[in-house]
Amino acid sequence: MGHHAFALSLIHKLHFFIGIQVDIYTFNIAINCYCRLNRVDFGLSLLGSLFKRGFTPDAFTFNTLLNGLILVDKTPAAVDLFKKLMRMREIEPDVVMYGTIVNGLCRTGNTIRAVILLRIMEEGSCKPDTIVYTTIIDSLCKDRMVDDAMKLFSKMNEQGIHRDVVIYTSLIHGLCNFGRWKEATEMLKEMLNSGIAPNVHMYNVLVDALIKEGMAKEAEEFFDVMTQRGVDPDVVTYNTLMDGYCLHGHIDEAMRVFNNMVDKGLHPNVFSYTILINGYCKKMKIDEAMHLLREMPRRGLKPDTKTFSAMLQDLDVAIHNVLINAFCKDKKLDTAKALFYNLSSKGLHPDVKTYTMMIQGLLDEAKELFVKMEQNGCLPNDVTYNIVIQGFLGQQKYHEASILLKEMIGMGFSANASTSSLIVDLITTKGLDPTLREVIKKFMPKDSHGMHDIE
DNA sequence: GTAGGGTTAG
Repeated sequence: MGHHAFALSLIHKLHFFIGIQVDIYTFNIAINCYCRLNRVDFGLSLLGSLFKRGFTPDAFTFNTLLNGLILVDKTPAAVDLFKKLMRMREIEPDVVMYGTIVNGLCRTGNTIRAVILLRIMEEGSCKPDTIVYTTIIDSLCKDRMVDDAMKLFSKMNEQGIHRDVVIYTSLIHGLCNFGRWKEATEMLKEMLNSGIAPNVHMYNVLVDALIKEGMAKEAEEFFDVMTQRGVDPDVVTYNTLMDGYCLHGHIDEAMRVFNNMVDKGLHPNVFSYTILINGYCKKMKIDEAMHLLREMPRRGLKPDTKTFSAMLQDLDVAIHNVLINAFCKDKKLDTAKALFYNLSSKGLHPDVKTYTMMIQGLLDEAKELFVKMEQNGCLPNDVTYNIVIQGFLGQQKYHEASILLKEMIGMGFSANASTSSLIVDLITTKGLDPTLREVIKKFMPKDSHGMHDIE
């Protein structure tokens, strides 16, 4: 017996044998079950059945079906059905129906159309609520239009529409994704001040932002903060932390977090394994990756296509990195460059190691060129010096940078604004690294007040 | 008693 027939026979039995009143609620719940299982097709058959039984579908029925269509990427069909319902005027579209369509449009890359629908709502009698605004604000952030999202957010406030933890999560996530930490922090403060408590979703966004930014210690601290405030870290929290560690090449730390999670009695999911397998593949540790892959079925998990394609991709990039590194060291930069472009022609993404090696290689080439220009009687000017110094600073080659700084100052040139701000950045982020101290001494005027703090 | 929004792999 198919699912559909089973549902119908169940409804039949409920009605005749158990004596439960079968009504439109029963059908709506059954339709929703199908839709959540990505089987809107069965849901639509039930719509036919309920008609035959003399029931009239209501707003719940249609909203559930519209959402079911969107869940299986049939948003155009959902929009058609929505338009048909509007034309028939049997069912007055409510805020949930608008919200569902807005979500469908956003999920299919039509945020602009969703915004148009929002305008229609604002002018009509069915006013948008927090959920409609959240859907659009989240989508704007994901489409890199964070400023528009912020504008919409303040407009909501003017209209007195209440804000909840979900809308703050969307905005803070968007702000963090674009490095707008200050605004994100302000948002968080604003939320806490208005008495809204962060939940596990919000904490996960914050942990993600911190660990990706290299602030592992602070991210870990959130585990304690969460627990103290009665919000238990979940699998996503652990996965987020693991992913962050892998991103920075700290696979051992990621494994430690994984073991902590298991000790806490939480069940790792396919994400957990894919993150770790990726981490090992990026380091070309195939044995460890395979070991984890074989462990999955024992936990009742099935690797999906993403697990495998990520593995292949990581290994491919790792192999390219090994070759690029070798050719850079041999000063075969043309070959290294060819390999670098080969990555993108294969649809692969160079990682931070690839870029660092290429920049390093090009910088070495630049250094040679720098020496060569002087030998050929063409003296570098302030622009040349500044660019090369910035390159060395970026490569954390503070010794070379300080030599050139001294040379440049001796020639009567000075550090330009971007070199200065780079040095200031380094001081604020790195503190007073002993090798960096050397640069600062060259950079700072002898009688500067700041020197007292440094010495 | 039933419907719509936010988090982690690529």
